[in-house]
Amino acid sequence: MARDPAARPGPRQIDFLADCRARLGFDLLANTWSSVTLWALRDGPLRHGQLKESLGGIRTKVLTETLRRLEFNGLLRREERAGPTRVDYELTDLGRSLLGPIEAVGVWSQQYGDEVLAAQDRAETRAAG
Amino acid sequence: MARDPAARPGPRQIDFLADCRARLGFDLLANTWSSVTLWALRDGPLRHGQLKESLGGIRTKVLTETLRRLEFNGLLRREERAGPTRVDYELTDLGRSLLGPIEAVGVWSQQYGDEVLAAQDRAETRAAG
DNA sequence: CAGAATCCTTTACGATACTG
DNA sequence: CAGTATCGTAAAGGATTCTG
Repeated sequence: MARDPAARPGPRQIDFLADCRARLGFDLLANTWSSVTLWALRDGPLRHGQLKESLGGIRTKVLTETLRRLEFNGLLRREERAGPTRVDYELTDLGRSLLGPIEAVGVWSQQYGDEVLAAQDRAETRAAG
Repeated sequence: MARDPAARPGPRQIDFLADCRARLGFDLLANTWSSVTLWALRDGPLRHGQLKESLGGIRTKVLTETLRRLEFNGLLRREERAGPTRVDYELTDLGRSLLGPIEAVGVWSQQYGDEVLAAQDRAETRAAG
């Protein structure tokens, strides 16, 4: 989504529904690995292999796709350093500016994650019982 | 993702990579309509038709799926009110607690959305030219 | 090491038609 | 009004193999 050039111009506060621009960030993060990948790079550049290790179960192909997409959107930079087969990925300023919102979701998850799981259990019990 | 019962127990600060629980929120929001749907309900209950109108191009089926998923995860509540074929959807406390992080992403989008679009243009120009 | 290539499965999303 | 049913497409993700 997030396409509507003729969106209403006057946002009083934040109106996601009148200003599709406000949905752009969600589109950027609306897949399994984007947020975590950005987060993994918060302390500095990492290489493909290091990222793969940090991110757990991610597959080579999926990691490459994720990195390409994040690069396309200006959130990180791919840099071939000296030495053979040595490639670093690092956040751009734009990517770094997203760490705050990402952290907000992460903090929420840690605070309320148990409640979500409990709700899921309740829903499943209700459906099964 | 976000499944790993044997995750390391000692999170110093916020370590998404050592604590998969912290990724739960991203999983909840990792689709096109979840965030916007929750946001649309911030001012109070809405009915199916009202939501559909608010959310723009969403299809009946997709809206129903989105609502079911959000309900399953305890973020909103489906309530059949008095009167025939009258159903309200309203945020739970848990769902309401997610409005903050959602807003953080929305604010970021409004601040930096243009930069993302510019980066996309640059990437496309570089690829085409 | 950093990936590209290939194949497969699942899921999301969209479009249309129909119903209690 | 609030869906359900069905069909189709596309994208995401996973698994495996191969390469400069």
